[in-house]
Amino acid sequence: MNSDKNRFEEIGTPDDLRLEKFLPYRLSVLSNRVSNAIAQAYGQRFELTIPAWRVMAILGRFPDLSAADLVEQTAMDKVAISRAVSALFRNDYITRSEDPGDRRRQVLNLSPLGRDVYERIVPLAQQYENDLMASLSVEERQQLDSIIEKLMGRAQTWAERGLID
Amino acid sequence: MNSDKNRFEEIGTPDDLRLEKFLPYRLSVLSNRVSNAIAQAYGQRFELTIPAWRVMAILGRFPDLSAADLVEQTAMDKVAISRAVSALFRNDYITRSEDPGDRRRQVLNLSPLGRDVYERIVPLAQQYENDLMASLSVEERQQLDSIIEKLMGRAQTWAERGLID
DNA sequence: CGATGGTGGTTACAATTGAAACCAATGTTA
DNA sequence: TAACATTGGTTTCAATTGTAACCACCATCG
Repeated sequence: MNSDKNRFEEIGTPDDLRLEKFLPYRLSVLSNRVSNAIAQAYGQRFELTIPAWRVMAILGRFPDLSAADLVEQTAMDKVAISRAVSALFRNDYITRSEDPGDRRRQVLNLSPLGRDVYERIVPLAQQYENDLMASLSVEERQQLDSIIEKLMGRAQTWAERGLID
Repeated sequence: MNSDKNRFEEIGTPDDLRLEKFLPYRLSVLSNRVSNAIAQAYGQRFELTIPAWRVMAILGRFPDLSAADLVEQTAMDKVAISRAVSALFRNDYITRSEDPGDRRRQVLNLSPLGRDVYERIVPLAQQYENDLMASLSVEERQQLDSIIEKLMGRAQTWAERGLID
């Protein structure tokens, strides 16, 4: 984009921090790029936000869940789920029915319309993922899988046991 | 946490989408966990948001940049930079001086206080990164590096050339 | 010059998000 | 069964973020 690479003069000490090499930063940029592209695809075609789509993705596989179950499955928080569920309900993508055993709880399911949309989104989602994965070799895909698990585990313990120091 | 793994009954067709295996989802969860932990660490100690910290990280290495230069270096947008810069200026972490050659432009630098904070944050940031990286082998770190580059490239083209289809 | 278009940066406003308070129903204890 | 704590879910309010409009300055071209 710009051939004048030395416009910026670097100073700084040996143990300086190179943002462009800093893993948390890179993860954030990558994740945002990917999510934004996909959010746009879903949003354009089906009036769906990412949280709403996640809820549908879970309900498509696991019927009869409550909002609390969704929280457990998605790593999203209560409020986000509640809002996504309301929006989906407004669009007639899901049904809410009362749990006779516990009148606080509502049992959620895809409606026929919702299932229809679900079945059209799944291939779209897979297409995006395939397109991403196509830039990696088979070994790299496995590597990535296991690396993500490890990093996730480490970051998880940060959240649980408080931060370093 | 919960030994009753079969509370949820999976239905679904062969080519169903498993959210927990879906790369965009996993990236997003991972990135959020990492960022949140770090944001909290910075925020607690130095009243710094992530965007503000990014600006400092760049200015620490490259003095005399303008806001536009920061946009170029950080992949953040104009407005985010503008806000981060204002906040940093309010806290006396950076200085703004007028560019005599172009009176729209302001030349930014860390103040002595800012540099002081910068020098205390860099090790903290590195500590987080090291802690993450410690869960990976040396080969895995290289693999991750190159995988991220590839994925980034792919996602980049989505943004540039419009979406798939 | 004077008009026109581009650039650096900020402001305004709407949409999204998060934290905490909240309500209703259930469970628990005495 | 009265009191209290817990759980499912929603609402409220403030903080964060994104988009577009905007102002001031600079550059170009007639």
